[in-house]
Amino acid sequence: MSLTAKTPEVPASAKRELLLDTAWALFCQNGYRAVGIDTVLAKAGVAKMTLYNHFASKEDLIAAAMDKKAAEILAGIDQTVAGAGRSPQKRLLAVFDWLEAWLSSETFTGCAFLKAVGEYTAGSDKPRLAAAAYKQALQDRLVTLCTEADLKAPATLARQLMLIIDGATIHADMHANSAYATDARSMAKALIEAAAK
Amino acid sequence: MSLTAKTPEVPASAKRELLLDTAWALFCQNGYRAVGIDTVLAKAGVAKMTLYNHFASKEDLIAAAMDKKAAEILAGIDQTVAGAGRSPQKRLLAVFDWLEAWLSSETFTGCAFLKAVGEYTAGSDKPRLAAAAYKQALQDRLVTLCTEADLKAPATLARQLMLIIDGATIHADMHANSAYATDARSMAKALIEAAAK
DNA sequence: CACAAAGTAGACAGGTCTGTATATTTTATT
DNA sequence: AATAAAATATACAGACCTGTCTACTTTGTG
Repeated sequence: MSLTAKTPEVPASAKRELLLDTAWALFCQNGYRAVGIDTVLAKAGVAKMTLYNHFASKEDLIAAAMDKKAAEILAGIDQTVAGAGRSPQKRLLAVFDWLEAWLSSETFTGCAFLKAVGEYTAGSDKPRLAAAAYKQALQDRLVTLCTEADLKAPATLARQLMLIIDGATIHADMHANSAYATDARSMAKALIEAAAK
Repeated sequence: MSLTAKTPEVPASAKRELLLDTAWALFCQNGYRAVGIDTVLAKAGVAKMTLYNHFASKEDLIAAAMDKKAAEILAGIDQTVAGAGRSPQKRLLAVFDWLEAWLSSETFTGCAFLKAVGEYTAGSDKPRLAAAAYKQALQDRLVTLCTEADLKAPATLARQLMLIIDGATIHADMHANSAYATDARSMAKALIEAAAK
């Protein structure tokens, strides 16, 4: 899967990466359909033909930006987990430290993956597929962490933790309040302790 | 608040209600910006001027549809709770029965309130305000139910249950799988039991 | 330097969107 | 039947959108 590929199929290009990052920031803030191609180009300072030389369509740009950020975010999570010491439970809870840091950050404007689910509904739309792939990759990591922590029903628990993470994310966005991360963390802690064998 | 008003400020009109219901269904399925006014009009079989005689703008139509559905949904939840017997814990869990029924229904296409949060980001946009008001009204009901069940920290628990509900809703939509309602219910049960005094 | 690749500028086609204006017809009430 | 209210049909303005085309310029590399 492209999420874990070490060597990207598409060669890196400065302008290409700039477009992906700029597009991500704008879509993240305002949603996908609300932001036009021209807005992205203006902010990036890139010509329109450069965009269409790198991407076949706006949807392709969106999906590519999502894939790139997914890889970056997952790497960040892995790093947070790796820096959380050796206790399996602490490593699992470190995901919620990462969540709290994100929801509290000044630049937080909601989860662009969740927004993609709301805006693209066909099921075969590339942004929706990219969103589902990212969330699945995160869930897979949680399954691994739950298993390593020797918890009961790791697959079920991982799904439940995903519900908590995304619920907190969308509520933090909706009410412009990062305190939901605390609720999420305490809930996760309770569930994890209850699942200890 | 208009959510609880018995007598609406705006007189009911058959065409007006038809527009609200049609708009809701289309927005719910496809998102707000993806559906044009003309699509709503065609499906409802109503002239454009009729719409603009009843609503000042598309955003006003959206917000009005959200307010109407919010009232209907909350009434449905109240009814489900009322039919759940006298045990306070069972009444609280009845909310998750309602959730499961919704997520499993053939017509489920995600939560239009959550979609509004993704598509309207200004904070002052009417659809976003309508979404926050609905979610808050639901949360208030959970606080009441938690209090009646004599649970610890009812306000915190209510927020946590909201995270679970919306997390399950968005995951059921994203992965086209209603099984997340089961995860939500078992999680809620565990939390409620842990919060019993 | 020479040459190929990458990027730029600007116009443009064809479509979509919201919202308005106008004149006519239907519906309801008295 | 008369009158007022509601709804309709249709055209249209003005803006925005994605994607294409063409000709020109910059950049990097052998």
